[in-house]
Amino acid sequence: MHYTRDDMTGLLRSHDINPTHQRIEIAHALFSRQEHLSADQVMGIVNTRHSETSKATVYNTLKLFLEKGLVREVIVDPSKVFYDPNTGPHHHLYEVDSGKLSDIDASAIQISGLPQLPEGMVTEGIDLIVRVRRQT
Amino acid sequence: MHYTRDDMTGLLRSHDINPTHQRIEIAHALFSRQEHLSADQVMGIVNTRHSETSKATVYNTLKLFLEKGLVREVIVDPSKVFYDPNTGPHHHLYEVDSGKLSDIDASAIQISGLPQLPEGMVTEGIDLIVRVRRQT
DNA sequence: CCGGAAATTAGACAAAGTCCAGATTGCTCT
DNA sequence: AGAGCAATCTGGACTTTGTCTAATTTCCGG
Repeated sequence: MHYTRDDMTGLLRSHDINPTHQRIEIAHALFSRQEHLSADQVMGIVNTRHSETSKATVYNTLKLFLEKGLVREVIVDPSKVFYDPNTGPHHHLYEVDSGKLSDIDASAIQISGLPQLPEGMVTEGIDLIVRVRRQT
Repeated sequence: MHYTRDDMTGLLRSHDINPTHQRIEIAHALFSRQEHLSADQVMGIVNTRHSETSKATVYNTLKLFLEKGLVREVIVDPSKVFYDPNTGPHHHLYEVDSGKLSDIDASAIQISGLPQLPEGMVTEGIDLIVRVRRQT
């Protein structure tokens, strides 16, 4: 699939987000390559030629996307958060040495035996992370 | 179970760790309360009365414990790493709003359908995190 | 008691992320 | 077009977690 910046406008609107120039660029960075990016990487991509978007805006925008359900947060590395444009049900494979993060489709996976939740609690999400490393 | 500082000495020795004063204190902090603590919290506990252990030592020691398999690292919060004295097979329940982290025994849980690993890779661990929040 | 290895320390540093007050943008209404 | 207003964006200072280093202290075997 090939996403244009115009596609982003529609995508943002459909998620109730005012499509500003910066937001379109950030969304495009995430959705055009289907990768997991950190805030830093997003900033790097968006500001390749000349500086266009401030650090504060990148962080604010990613947080906004998260709230609006446009992206997902992936916490696997103690030092930085990754943002995932794939919001469908899936899990993650993390290569510890290289830091490479890839998706595992959830449809094949079954998790059973989860305990009852504490009173008045709702599940926000179930994260399954398979940590692998190159064999020594 | 009630852990004394002397118990810690044996525990450290059995994990091939030279039991120094600071290491005993840090191990005691983790094992006497069976909780998930961040490096910061460990430092707070160890240095309650008068400052006894430096920041560098706390971080070095926790990393050492991790390498030696005495504790486990739990990455659920984007801003800090937790250390878990329970190294048996188990998963985690994370209460997003309060930051409270608790164990889920792994024996009841079944995960099936995991894909083949890439060539030459070995699993280092499988983390299952159930994120919950107080119902609104 | 001496010498060296292991461990600890204070404090400077680095990186990720937050915060804020001021500047810009883009409406809408006239 | 211009004024008014809310939403957005910005630079930069700041905070927090964690790392690094060079100097000191502790611990032991001989």
